[in-house]
Amino acid sequence: MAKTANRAYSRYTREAVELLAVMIREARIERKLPAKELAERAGISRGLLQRIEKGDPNCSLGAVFEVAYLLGIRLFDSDERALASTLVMSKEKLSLLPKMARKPARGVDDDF
Amino acid sequence: MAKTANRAYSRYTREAVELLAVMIREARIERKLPAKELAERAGISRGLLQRIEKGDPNCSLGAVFEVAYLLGIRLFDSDERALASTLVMSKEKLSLLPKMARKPARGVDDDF
DNA sequence: TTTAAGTGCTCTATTTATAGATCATAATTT
DNA sequence: AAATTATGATCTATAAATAGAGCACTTAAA
Repeated sequence: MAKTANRAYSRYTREAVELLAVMIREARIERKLPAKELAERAGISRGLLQRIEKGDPNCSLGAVFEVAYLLGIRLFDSDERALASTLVMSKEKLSLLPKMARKPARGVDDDF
Repeated sequence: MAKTANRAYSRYTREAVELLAVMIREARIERKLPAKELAERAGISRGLLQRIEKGDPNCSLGAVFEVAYLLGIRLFDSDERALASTLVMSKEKLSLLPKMARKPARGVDDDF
């Protein structure tokens, strides 16, 4: 009852994942950092780093983000302070929204 | 011999993952899209979507990116055409770099 | 206020990701 | 050209992720 199997990703997703992979490999090579060493710093195996740099979408988000971070790649705010406050603001905004997503019966505002 | 275990993420990574999670939940609620429906569209289970919106770093990169994409969240270029060309350029740049990361013997250019 | 839908949790079976080791090959340095 | 390091690939055991279902509770619509 698991059948995770072959997922169908959108083209955007596929390219975004691959771009991130290429950016990572680029940054690593530019910094002359051997895969083995980067993997150790990130707390992952060399094999996993290899998959990440290959653009495997089945790698864990945390591992990929951590590797990117160690190489100086910032997906959101470039400094931690800014990211922290952005996060706080987003949480506040979220708290103001309704807690459930319910479609108003039928008729209007539906995304066909 | 797997012992994947508890990884230690940097603060930046933790916050980046959580921010993405909040952005996703925000976008979903704003669009009045029930979790069940979004999960179906993304080809994942409702349980996984729940973990994604909770900021679990152990979710697969592809699943998270796909959900974000479906909600209109673009981590890189906003339109697919731009992303595609960015990807091509990045690949070209990568092809010009040395293929291995080797540290020049000893002495200079080391990132301590 | 009633009612139905959405959500959050938990549990289990199963698939899949990951670590770790090894080996052959390729790419740099010297 | 020789030496050495980095990489890519493969294999195995194990841990972890995921699907799917069920259930109580909450929320918002009517």
